Amino acid sequence: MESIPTGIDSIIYFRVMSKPTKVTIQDIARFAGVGVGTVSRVLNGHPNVSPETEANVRKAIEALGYRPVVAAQTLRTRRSNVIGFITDEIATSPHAGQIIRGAQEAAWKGGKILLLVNTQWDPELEQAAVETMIDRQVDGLIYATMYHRPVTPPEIMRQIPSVLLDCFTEDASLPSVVPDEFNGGYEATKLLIERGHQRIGFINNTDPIPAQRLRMKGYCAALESYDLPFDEALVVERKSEPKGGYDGMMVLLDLPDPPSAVFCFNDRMAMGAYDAIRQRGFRIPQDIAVIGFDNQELIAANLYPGLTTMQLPHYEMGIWAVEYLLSMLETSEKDDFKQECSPPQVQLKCPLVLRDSV
Amino acid sequence: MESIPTGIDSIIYFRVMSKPTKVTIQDIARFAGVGVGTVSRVLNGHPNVSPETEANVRKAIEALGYRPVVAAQTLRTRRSNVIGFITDEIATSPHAGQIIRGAQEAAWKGGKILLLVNTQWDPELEQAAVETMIDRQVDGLIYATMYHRPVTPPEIMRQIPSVLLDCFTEDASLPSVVPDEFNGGYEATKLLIERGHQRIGFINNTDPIPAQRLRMKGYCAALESYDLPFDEALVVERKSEPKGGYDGMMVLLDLPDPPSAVFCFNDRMAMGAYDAIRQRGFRIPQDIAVIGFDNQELIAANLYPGLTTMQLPHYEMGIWAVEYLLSMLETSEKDDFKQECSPPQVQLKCPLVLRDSV
DNA sequence: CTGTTAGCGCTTTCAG
DNA sequence: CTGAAAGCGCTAACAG
Repeated sequence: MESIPTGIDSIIYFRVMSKPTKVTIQDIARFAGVGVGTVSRVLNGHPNVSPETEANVRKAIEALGYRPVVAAQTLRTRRSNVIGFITDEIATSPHAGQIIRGAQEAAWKGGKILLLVNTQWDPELEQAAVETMIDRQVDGLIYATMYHRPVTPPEIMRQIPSVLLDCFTEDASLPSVVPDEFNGGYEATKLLIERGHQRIGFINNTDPIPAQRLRMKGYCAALESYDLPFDEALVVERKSEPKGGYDGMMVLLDLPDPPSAVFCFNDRMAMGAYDAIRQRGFRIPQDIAVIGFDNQELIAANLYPGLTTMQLPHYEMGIWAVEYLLSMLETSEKDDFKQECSPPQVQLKCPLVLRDSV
Repeated sequence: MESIPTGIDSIIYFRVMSKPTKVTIQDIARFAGVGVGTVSRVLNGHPNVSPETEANVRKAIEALGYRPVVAAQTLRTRRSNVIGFITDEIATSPHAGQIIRGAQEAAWKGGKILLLVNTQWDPELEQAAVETMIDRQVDGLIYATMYHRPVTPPEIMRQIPSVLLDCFTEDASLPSVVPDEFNGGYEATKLLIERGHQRIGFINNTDPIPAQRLRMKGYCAALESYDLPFDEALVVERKSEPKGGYDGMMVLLDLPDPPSAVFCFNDRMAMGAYDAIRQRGFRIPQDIAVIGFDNQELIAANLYPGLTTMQLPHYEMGIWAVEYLLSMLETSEKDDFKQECSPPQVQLKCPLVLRDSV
């Protein structure tokens, strides 16, 4: 019986579905018997409202189902509560999701929302994206890259509070957050040393990017901390892909005195190293220990044995970038947006992910 | 010499850096000696403007560096040129990037921009996200999931044009776009058959999701098309991970009459199947051919030999969803947003990616 | 073809 | 503590 629509049901249905005419601040002012100013005040949590007036207003808001029109607020206050998020490339790396998730969560917590543009390495699009966002009066901008590198973002970005994510300008003129590659290289090597290895190979990348240089430095620093000699024969550079890892490992294995452990620039190279080690009939980790970098779950967790690796702090960088931006916004409320001291250049630690390859 | 700042340079520098006072439509009207209405008309490409007036106005716009205040436009027109993009989960899958890239590119082409919220499976957040977006007067909504599945999105979504991406409602009441799993299963199996295989194994997933059921149907349909018998011993179900693929493959290999080719539910399972095949001393593809699904580059391209697989059309679905939304918006300009016929439930083909495992 | 005018819904003085 | 009034910048009638 209850599924047969009655006339009343139909009417209700109709009312629910018909486009609700927008209820404004005026409506609730009238309903509550106060002025619009007062309504605005309770909406914005201003102090000077008597408790009972406030209660009345809130009741009216509830009763009429009031929802603010954000465009009107933005027009009036020049603040949109939107953060512009610009990425150079979003598709190829699974890390993009972590960065965005971190940024989005922090933004939501701060009452902001992300406006996203992916520029696919196109400088013109990048410029246009920033302009569009400024036109929309975003409160601030995040400029994110998919791997750690120096950048020269559009000058126009400097007009509003901005932070760089996973990248930096050479002159450190914009706040930035990147992974601590040096420490990552150091910790990776240190783990190997502490597990008793004395001869440790390093299969590095050939691309002249910060990660390449800094992880190498970390490797060297760790050796030095433990008074282990640096042997340049133990360091090989190859393309950062499985094939490179394979080739590099083969070279190390062919050494008169091969290493008992190897630090690979990233998990993909480690994947190739696995193949080389197996092919030569060695076992991981008993004969050769392997540590990677990046913690690409798809690879690291699925390799056998599971790959021990250093994790890039993408999620954390996303959070940091937004939170720092939020803090800039707060201070600029009063000080009319000016950079007091030099912008922070933050490095976030890469946590160790222990699996079974060391 | 040229690096020593002169007085003039300083002044220019100062003028460039000082916050430019906003130039409005009024300013350019005055500058061009016309009324604001006229300026608005040329801005919006209205027909009734004489060429020379238009030229003057454009000159003024150029000269004063006019940029519209989007909030004012939105307030007036009730259209924000923003598309709300809601995802259930953005971080775990590399596919997310492709979906977003497709959506974002299509949106940009249509003069729209994406407002992103990732809800991490939280229904409350989901509801709040939709409300926020409606408050911001988004033109429409995309609701995207990271794997193909049925959903029950917040009712409130129906108030504005919305499309489902990689998901659908059971009652087909919202437009949706998903991968054509059936065809994918069919084509995968067909490839194996055409390469001369008669006994073809299928290592399926155990999760009762559309992909599981439909790829199976495709597998059966292909066998039938080629008059090959269906042997239920050749179909095994396991968890959709490398271990599951490994176990499933072992079962098939232990059959009295094992298959000469195997279709794996996804690339991760294929990865496990590779191990099993190798462990038994068989070669891929000479002894056993393998085809996967998903085309997870990180796995498929890096396995040896490269894994032939069916690609999920994430990028294309992103584009389709936005383009369809855009077309809805156009028609609703006139017809005051109502669904004339039943909303389309589109399936996009999964292209074959040939590598070396078949 | 074009200028003028009236708001869109909200915040914020400014007087009480 | 509260109401009234003045716009934020833009678009869309409405008269010319």
